[in-house]
Amino acid sequence: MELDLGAIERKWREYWDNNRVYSFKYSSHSNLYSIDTPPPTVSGAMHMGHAYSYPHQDIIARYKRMRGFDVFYPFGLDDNGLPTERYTEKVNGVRGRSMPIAEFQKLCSDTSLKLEEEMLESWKAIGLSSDFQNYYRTISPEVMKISQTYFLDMYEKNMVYRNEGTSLFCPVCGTSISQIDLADREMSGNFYFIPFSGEEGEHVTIATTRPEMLWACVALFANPSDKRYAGLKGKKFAVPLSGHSVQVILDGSVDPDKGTGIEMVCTFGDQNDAMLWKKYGLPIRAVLGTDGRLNSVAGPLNGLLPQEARKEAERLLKEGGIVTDIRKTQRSVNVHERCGTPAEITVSKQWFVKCLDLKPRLIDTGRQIKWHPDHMRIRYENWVSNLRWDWCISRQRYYGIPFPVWYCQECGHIITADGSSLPVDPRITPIESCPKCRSHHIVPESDVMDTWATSSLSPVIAAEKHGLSSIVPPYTARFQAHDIISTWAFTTILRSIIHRGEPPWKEAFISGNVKDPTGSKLSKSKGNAVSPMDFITKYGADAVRYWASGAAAGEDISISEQEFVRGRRTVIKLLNSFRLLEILSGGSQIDPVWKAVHPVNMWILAKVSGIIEEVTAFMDAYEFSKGRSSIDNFFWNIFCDNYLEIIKSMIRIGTESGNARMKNETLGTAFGVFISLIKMYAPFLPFITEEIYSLLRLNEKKKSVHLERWPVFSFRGDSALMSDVDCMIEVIGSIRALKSGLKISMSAGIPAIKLVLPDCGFEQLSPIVCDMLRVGRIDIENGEKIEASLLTG
RNA sequence: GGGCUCGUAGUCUAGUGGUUAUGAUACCGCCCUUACAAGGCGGUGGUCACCGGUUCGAAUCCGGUCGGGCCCA
Repeated sequence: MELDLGAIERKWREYWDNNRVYSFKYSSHSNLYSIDTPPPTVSGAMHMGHAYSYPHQDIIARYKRMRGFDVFYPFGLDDNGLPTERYTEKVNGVRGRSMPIAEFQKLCSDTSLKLEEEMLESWKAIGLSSDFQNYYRTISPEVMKISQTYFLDMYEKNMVYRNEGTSLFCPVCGTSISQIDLADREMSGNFYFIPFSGEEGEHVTIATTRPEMLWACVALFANPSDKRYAGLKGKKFAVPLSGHSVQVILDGSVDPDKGTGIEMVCTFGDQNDAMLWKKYGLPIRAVLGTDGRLNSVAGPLNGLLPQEARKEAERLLKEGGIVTDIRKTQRSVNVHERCGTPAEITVSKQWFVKCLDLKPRLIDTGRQIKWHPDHMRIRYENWVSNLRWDWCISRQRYYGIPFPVWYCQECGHIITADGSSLPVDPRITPIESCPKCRSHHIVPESDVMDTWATSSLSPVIAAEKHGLSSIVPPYTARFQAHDIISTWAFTTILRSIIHRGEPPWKEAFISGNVKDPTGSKLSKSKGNAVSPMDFITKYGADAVRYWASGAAAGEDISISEQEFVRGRRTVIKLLNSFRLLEILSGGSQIDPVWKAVHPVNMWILAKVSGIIEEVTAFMDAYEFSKGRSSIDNFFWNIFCDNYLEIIKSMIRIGTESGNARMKNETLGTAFGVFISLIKMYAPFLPFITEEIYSLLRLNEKKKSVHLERWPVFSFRGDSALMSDVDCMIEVIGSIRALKSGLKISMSAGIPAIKLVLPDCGFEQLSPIVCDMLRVGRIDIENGEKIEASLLTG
């Protein structure tokens, strides 16, 4: 039998699209379940992390939809900013800074549009029930308008400011960056021991990893309690190679045990330098230019990149016999997350969003959100507590959302765009004159905004796109992975506090990471990255979702083929169990029966009722992995292995004995239970359940199983009868074990069996078991433990 | 170095104080039972990371150690 799962999935994908099965309809606020979804960055194809976390949100979305909620489940693509630029540069082998801006912007747009088509297909292939008809793009004019509007809102609220000060800078990307763009990387380097000579003949030796910063040295620092150096306070020392003179300052923050206990502070070697520089109002000796290279202040290092400059400084130190020791060292360095280049600190004019002042509110707002799991909130709080900079949002790049701002050259006034004129690109649209001093010397802001400055607005962007801005935010829930707590979750909460003064969502569901089979993080550089599309092709999207639904909120998951295998088997078995029901019913329409007389039917109804209640409780608590596992257990072990096997005999007996009532009740019960199963599996396995639903003969049918109502059914059953059937199941097990032990087929006949049985009402069910397992006669003996044996003689 | 988190058969996993530790996968044996061999039945396989404590009783609670992962210095 040929089974083309790929074709089935494609068919329903198109059907859902064409029939707008998931288009959002709003009825009332109390009925709304809204999801703030992550717009994937347009800088590569779908990866395993996506294939893991997106099904999580979709499973809940589908479940809530079946529970009768109006589920607002938007989709967007984050296609502006540096990630898109770098992708464009990589794909086309170009450098943005060496092209005319307009040409590069066009190339970015063309390149990302092409990738976006592919991305949309992938996200649909995994079976997302987002409203794709209305997806947004963060580079689009409508989003640009929103982003600029909210920038102006921050400006009016005095929550964003332009300031000349220290900021993080990436020499390779040639732009300022922010703390959220940093990643840590272990790097090996050298510790250089360099002696400084004092004016009065003293000598001290500092240890540094950055000898190229000697020219930027503005002071020497030691701890006031350090007897070696305390007496040197205020003394002047000459900086080797550079020759300029610096003073010794004492500060309690210096660790006497680090290096030689006395350190040089440069503008700027690291964040500590920046802190001490600010604290003591030290002069600035900027050695790094905006082109990412060292400048003339660095003398012989002029024109070199920081890495090259370090080598050259080392050569000069050795050549001059200055350096006294060089030791290998391993240290963690802040690098720019997008390109891996060590971040530098420079002084320049940038736009900053206030967040340091908001720390208490950020933490408090985080606590108003229910996090799944709760410990992810602690990560968020750690991040907020460790913030050291306001959020720099200006980027000296090209393909991003421009600031709606001009500057008057005469009076320094910052001219902001009128809200009605947005979106605006000040680089293209000029301003006639300064509204303050009437000067015509106006220059536009040429920087663009950080991409997070826009994606942090995803709740308002999605709402406006669907005309819902009066209804959401706040959203019911945010779904995202834990690696972007410090970026997307943080910036979204920050913006929500600034613009709305409330949390952006009531709940946050945080997915874990995907690891390779050995437990390592997946990454392109490790070469262990695999494409989810390969698994979708091989096992089907339902199977990939099955794998993804196997772990709870916050838990990491390994890629394990066995879970895909199990998922696909479940898909196939669902289809086959439907086929059996078709055969048993002779292809005629069967109306579900929810009230049974026969003990076996009552039993399965009671079982399914219990499972429905259990699964519903799990789903309501976002514990879909436990919910799925309950459904699995019921479907495989109770429904297929036992109930379906039993009813084959019941229907045969019903037919032969002319007991149409029992036969119809049995078929009706089986269909009712099966339909409940299909509905419960629908959020997990949307494709195969839709396929089966479409084949079911029902009186009333929606256009999709995903628009059906989640099963609600409560039935306990008569406890004596229930235990009789439980007993029957055990008897079946023991007879199967007996046959297995005798190495004979389950269909091979056995004339007579002796059955040891505790007191239970098994006898009325015994004809079914005899028919089912081809046993001629069962002789029952009373005993404690159920046991079947061959009756000889 | 700090924070968070995890450690249960070869692999993945359930199990937050109480019989003999759940299930899957892999493996072995039997069975082509007329929905499904992509199946069914049966079976092998675990000092619950380690040490100590609390308790009548610990995989579970507490403390420590070791190891993995993530985040941040």
